[in-house]
Formats: sequence, structure tokens, C-alpha cells
Amino acid sequence: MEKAITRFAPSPTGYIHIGNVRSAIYPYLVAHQTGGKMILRIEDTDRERYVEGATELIEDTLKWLGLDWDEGPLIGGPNEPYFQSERKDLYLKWAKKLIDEGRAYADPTPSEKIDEYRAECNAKKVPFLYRNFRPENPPEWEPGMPIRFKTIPKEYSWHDEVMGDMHTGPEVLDDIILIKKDGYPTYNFAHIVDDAEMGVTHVMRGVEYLSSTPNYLALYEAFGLDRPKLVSLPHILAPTGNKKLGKRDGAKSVTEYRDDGVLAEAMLNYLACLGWNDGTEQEIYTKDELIEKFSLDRIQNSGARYDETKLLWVNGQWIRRIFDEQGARALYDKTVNFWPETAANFPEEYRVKVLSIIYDRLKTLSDLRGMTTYFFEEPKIDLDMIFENKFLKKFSEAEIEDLLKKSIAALTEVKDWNAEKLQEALNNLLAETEKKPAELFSLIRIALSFAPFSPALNLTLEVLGREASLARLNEVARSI
RNA sequence: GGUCUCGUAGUAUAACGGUUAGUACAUCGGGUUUUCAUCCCGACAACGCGGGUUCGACUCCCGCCGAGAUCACCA
Repeated sequence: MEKAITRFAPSPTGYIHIGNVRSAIYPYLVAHQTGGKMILRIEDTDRERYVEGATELIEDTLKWLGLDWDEGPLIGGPNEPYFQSERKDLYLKWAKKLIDEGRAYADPTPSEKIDEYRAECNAKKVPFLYRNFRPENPPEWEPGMPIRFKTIPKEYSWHDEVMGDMHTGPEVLDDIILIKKDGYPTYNFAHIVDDAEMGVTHVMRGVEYLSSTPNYLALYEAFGLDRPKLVSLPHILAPTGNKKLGKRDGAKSVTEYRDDGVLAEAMLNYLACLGWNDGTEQEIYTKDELIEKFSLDRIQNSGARYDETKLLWVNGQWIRRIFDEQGARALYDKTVNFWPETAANFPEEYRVKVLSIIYDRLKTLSDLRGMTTYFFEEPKIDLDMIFENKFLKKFSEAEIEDLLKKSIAALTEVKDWNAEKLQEALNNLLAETEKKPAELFSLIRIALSFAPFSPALNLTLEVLGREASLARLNEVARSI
């Protein structure tokens, strides 16, 4: 396979969210699949929309997802600089070349005049095309003057890797602005120059650029450049409505999910498979599997709706997978920021044990906070939880107290405090008291945790330890 | 309005002229010595509409309807 050079070229206007991160994932996969490389290029030609710190946010997001770039900010590369604002001279040089060849012109028309033209067309209900108002004798270019492409209206056909064969008529071609009057290039022009200079083979971007593609094709032609492969990525749709997911719909930043306890593996997995599949029924993919199996022609060509519930399901799958395949320690390392504050008072091995018995209940790592507090601090005794429990409310206070005392006695007898022996003791207790598991176990479980749910009883006892377990049960018995 | 794109269950998708239209999430049942979860079993649920072509159409063609994108000195 030919080595692909792809790029992710965001503008630094804010954080990366679910709706736009796919245009970083797919270029990464294509680059790595072919042994090529991915370039990160910051398209900061719009000084008004520039947001301080946005570049760092972008870098942070890519690094978290494991989408390392091979050239770009922080690491440099043979095509430096990677900020378009630092490449102004280059764009001007290319634009001037076009002027010299009669394929571009300096445009002295004031913007009010252009607005008039546009209004004129709107009134006549004809499409507004600037090329119909092209100034007859354009002046020599001087700074402060925009440069426009002098287009040649004609038909274009091309192949889009996702959308298929495309065809448009001359009516879509216009004299687009190459260099703005502030001296910065437009996106339309800058990306053509940069992609050519950087040797980009696959231009992957959102479908919103599909309708401007003929203008890009005209530019490639004017420069005598080979067309790169064009890949239009359909939008990710907001959970409701039919609009693409954007910040206005409350699209969270990708890193916000990290802070909420979503694993990078799960995020990448979910997002890569939203609007793409390899034709099999596989749902869970590692990054390496995605690299191996990804193919552009299996990208869906209609928008895909973002479904957070499924993301969380994938996350749960990944939490279990990491635990099962890489061990408790590997999962623990990813949880360090998600424990209740009081967990810090306990040794790490204890936290690893707690994790080992609770991990299969986690949807996100942050669930840890609410689900494990009773392992690290004395639970607040709430007798109503016992007396109102659906299995226990039929018993009198005296019966509950008696049951609890018998339980304490039986557990006190346990020599080796481990899950197996504890289960034995609990089973014997079940026989002795002639109670159902639902009754006896609920009582002990609640008395130990006063939590709405907890892991299997013998495991909870084992991890909590003999001393703490018996102390808690005695404390409850005294309170009745 | 012009141009372009898209249309399988609530959601994400499989099918590439012949299947009881498959899978996953969600939902609803059921199972596992408690709870919550995992895991297992089961149920519900879809080819936008109308014409063709064909022995046969979710698949090909046309029309309609619906949805989206774009028509900036934003990217």
C-alpha cells in the first residue's frame, strides 16, 4: 500500500469535541495503516476567531486519545512552520505566481460595492457569482488589497472516497478570494498550498467542504498539481434534531469525558465506529485493530447520531477488558484521580483490592467515587435501610437483632479470613438460621455498607477485613 | 431559490437481485445464593412513498416526499 500522508488541520478556535474529532481519528488510522504519517497543522488565519490556548487544548486531546502526529507543533518536522500564520509569505508567493500567469488578480472593489452586486442578484433571483462582476482592468497588487482567483467556468468530475463519483457544472465555480485584505490567506487557498508543500496525499475533512471542492479542483489545475485523494466525512449528529453536533448543542470537549472517567481506548473505539464498520459484527476494537481494519470506503455516507449511552457501554466493556487482560494493576493506574478523598488514607494495595471486586460495576471510572466510600470511611448508620428493606421489613426488631448477633458470632469464628472460608461460614449460617440468602445476606450487606449496592458479600467482607467488618456489625447491633 | 448529498427498528449498522431482513446499544421479560452490576437466555422493533426493469428488488432506473450541506475577505 502506498504510504499516505494525512493531516489534521484544525483552527484554534476552541476545544475539540465529539463532533469534530473524527477528522483527526481517520487521518491517523489511514496514515498508520499505510506506514505513512500524519501532520498536525494549525490553521490560524482568522485572527478574529483565534482563541488563546486552543492549540494546547487540541494537542492535549490528540495526545490523550493516542493520536500522535508525526510532524507539527511541539515536534517540528521538515515542513516547518506548522502554523499558517507563520507561512504568510509562502501563500503570497503562490498567489503572485497566479497573478503573473493571468489566473488571479488584485481586486480593488470596495466591499460595499460587492454587497450591492449581491443584492442586485438576489433581487433578480439569479445566483450571485463574483466572476460576472470581475473588474476589467485590475491594478497592480499592493498590500491591503485582496487577491482573487480568476476561475474558468467548466464542468468537473472527481471521485470522493466516501461519497463516490461526483460531478458539477460551471455554475459552482467562482472567483474565490485567495488572499484577504489583511494579508492572510483564506482557508480555501492556504490548505491547497500547504497540502501541496507538505505532500499530503489524503485530504480528509467534513462534508461541508464538498460543495467547495470544484473550486479546489480548479486551483489544483491552475497550479498543475496532482489531486490528492478527497475524503468527505459526514457529520456527527446531535442527540436530538437533525443538526450536526456542535458546541451549541452542548457538545462536550473530548477531554471532559476523560475527566469524567471515560477511557481513551473506549472513546477512540466508539468514535471510530460511529459511521464506520468493517462489515463484521465486532464491536470492541483496540487502536491496532482499527489501524489494521480501517477502510475509507466503508465510512457511512450519511450522518451518524451521537449516542452517549453506547459510549458508556463501550467504556464499561473496556474497563472489564483492561482488568481481565492486563490485570487489576493496569486498570488501577488509570483510576488514580477518581477515588473518594478518604481513599488516600489507605495503602495502594487496599485500593487495588477494592477495585478488583467493584470494577465490573463501573460504567465510568468516576463511578468509583460514589461506589466505594464505605471501604474508606465508617458508613453513617441508617436503620431505616434495614427495616424498610423489601426482604427485611417482615422481621421484627428483635428478630433482626438476633440475626445480626448470630451473624457476628459465626463470622467471629472464621479462622482464615478469606473469601472462600467466609462463604463457607455464610452458608452454614444460612442453614442454621433457616433464612433465605436474600434475607440474611441483605442484612449483613447493609449493616456493613449502608450503601444501595455493593459487591458479593464474601468479597466485601474479605476486603474490608476481619476487624473492620466485625466492628461495624457490632456497632449496628448496639444501635438497634 | 440554485447546486450537491443522504434516506434499513428509538439509535449505530449488516445485506451488495433470491435470507423467516442479521448484529449491537436502548427498552421490556427471565435466569445466576442478597442488592447494584457483570454474565447468560428471551421478547419487542426497520427496508420513507409511488411507479417501473426483472421470474424475483432493501439492493437497479425514474418521480415524489423527507432530511442535511453549501452559496463569506469563517474555516
